[in-house]
Amino acid sequence: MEGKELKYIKIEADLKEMIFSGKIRPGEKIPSENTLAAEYQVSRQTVRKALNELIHEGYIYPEHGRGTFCSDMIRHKRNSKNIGVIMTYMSDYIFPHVLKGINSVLEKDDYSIILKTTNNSRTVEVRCLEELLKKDIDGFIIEPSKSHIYCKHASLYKKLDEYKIPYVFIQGCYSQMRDTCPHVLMDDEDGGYKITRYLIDRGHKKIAGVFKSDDSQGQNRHKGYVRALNEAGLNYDPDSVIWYYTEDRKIHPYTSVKKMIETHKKPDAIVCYNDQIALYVIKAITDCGLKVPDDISVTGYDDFRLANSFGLQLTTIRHPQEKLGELAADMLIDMLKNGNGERNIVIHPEIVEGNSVR
Amino acid sequence: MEGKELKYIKIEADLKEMIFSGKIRPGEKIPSENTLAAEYQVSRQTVRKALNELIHEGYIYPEHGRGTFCSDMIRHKRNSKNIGVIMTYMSDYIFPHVLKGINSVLEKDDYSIILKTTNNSRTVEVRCLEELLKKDIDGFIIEPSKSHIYCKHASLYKKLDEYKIPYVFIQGCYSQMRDTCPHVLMDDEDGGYKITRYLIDRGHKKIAGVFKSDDSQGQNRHKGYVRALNEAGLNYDPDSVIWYYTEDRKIHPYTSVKKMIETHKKPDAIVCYNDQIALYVIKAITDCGLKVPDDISVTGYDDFRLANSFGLQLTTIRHPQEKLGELAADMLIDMLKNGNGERNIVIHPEIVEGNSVR
DNA sequence: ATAAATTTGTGCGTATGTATC
DNA sequence: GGATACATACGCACAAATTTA
Repeated sequence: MEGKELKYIKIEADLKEMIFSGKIRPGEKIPSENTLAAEYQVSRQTVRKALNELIHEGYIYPEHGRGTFCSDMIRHKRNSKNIGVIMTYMSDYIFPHVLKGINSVLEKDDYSIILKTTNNSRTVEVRCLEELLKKDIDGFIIEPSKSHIYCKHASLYKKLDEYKIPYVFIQGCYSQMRDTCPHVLMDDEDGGYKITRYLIDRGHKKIAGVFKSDDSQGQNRHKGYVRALNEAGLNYDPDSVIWYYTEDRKIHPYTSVKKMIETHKKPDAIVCYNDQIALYVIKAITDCGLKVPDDISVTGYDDFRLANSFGLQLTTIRHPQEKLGELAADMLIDMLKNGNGERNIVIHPEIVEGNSVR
Repeated sequence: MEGKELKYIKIEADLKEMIFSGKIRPGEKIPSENTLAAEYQVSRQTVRKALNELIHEGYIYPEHGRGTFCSDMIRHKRNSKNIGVIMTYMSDYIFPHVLKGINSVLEKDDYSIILKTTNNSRTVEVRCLEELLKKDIDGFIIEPSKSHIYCKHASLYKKLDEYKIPYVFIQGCYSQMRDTCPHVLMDDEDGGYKITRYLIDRGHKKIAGVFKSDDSQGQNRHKGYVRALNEAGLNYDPDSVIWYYTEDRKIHPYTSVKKMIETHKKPDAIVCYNDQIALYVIKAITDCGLKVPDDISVTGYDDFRLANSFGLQLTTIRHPQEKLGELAADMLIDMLKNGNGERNIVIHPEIVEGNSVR
């Protein structure tokens, strides 16, 4: 029976219909309580009952003294207070610090992190996304895996766009999405350039490099390294660059540097992909009976400060670490509150001077 | 002013408290709207407003004509494939490795981690638990905060028992629950004993100690240290033990060790709470112009291997780290599959010999 | 089996407070 | 200051479901 329809249910359904059909658009003000009460010939309490349901379901939100507004995200599950965080690693190096930064911002707004790691594997990234899409999640922070390769699973990100679930890339970004997707990252090419330039300015001529080959950061830092050499008129010798993979990192750089030194191709300086690798390189140099920086200068990247306690302080590039995580989380929360939109932060690298350069 | 407190908020909070404290148990009927209205001297509408919030949050559910009842969450929240992990820290020291171990096991069964950290604060632990109890979570792995103090929020854990949500303690365990709650931890007293004994066996007489005062691990390692000294007939001098708190850890141990050395109370050896603190201690010794182990032996705990690259290798106690996380996750998955039951793992500490002991 | 009592659900009207414009 | 809009709170009436006498 039509006459049996409850009044507040009718109002609720009508408003829902208007929101879905687009008659009321995200951010737009819906009619005031009194207006609706007059329109429907009901009491204001009845209108409030209807609005209350919609508020709890996340379709609209009230602002004291201003009015009631249509939510940005047309989704049921808006107050899950869960944020999906997908990172490459969990326990290594700077990653826990980035995560800590993310968490410190999110927890202030009562968000919880659902954490996934990919071990820098594309396949795992896809699986993580698919798994998390089934869950009740308000937004994502994603550190892309193997970000130097074209992203073949862009359809999953399109799905996020469709659901209006905001996401932020951190550390790296698939090149094809760099223009459209919000991201927080460093200008790695500039970093590679600056640190190489720093060595050149201090009179180093034979500058070797150790770079990671399977992420965009490694590619970009190498690019900057080459640009600095070319600009200074120094010869770029591919043989004095050591490339390594994620899986190699504990052995390959160490043995390659040793070999490089032992075969009388001793460089003046070695630019390292990051501080972690710089430690292996320093160990290789030391094990060859040479000293840093007296015989060979070494630079790092990320300012991880592993070596602080032991006298030798790496000259490196500052990595904001926690701050980077905080920025990404701030950006995501802003998107959750104020809707999607073009946003990105590129952090310009600065050199941190230590005593590992002659 | 008391009068400023909103009435429905007060009612809501009171009911929530009763639910969490266990005064109202799952399935039980809460007082009727009219009863509450009379009790609180408010209108029935006001009571309804309060109940409505709790209904939306899932704590209670109304049944027409019968009453309003406390939810038993087990019915609503199941098979979410989410595991809540509450740890003290996120980015420091061995914690990321433990977390990695947990994740590696859970992800095989398609579980996701919802991560929370407490910074070793009891208040935060309570907040985390309350927040997570609202969510859709199948089980918990918890590293208790300030586990040396009696747990005053045991009611929350009882809540978990009632809902039949399994949980496993890791690293530490509140002493009052040690007999009943599944846990995975080390025998810290034995570890403290063994490492002190190791020093005694190598002829050290004046053995100082640096211990953390605000967790059960510190208390237990200290107990073992005292037992080893007593057993060997060595004098236990409280002045040669430095206690520090979580918040102190970066300054206090360093300055105290320096002071100890400078005031002619130089010990033969220093037993440290963990490897992290051992590094500060070594720095203090070095800064006093002394050498490790020639002048003073130093031992760590946890086998964090921070110092590996630099020649000095700490003599320490092996900490399974990733393995510990894996064991806890395995135990939890077993409980999810086969029901709760008495389970616990105590890991017996082994010494890892380095070159930091003379 | 029925009526009465209890309890939640829906709805109206009014008043006062407080934030925004 | 005044108008508008949401927030809290009270009182009342009746409907619908359930329990109890």
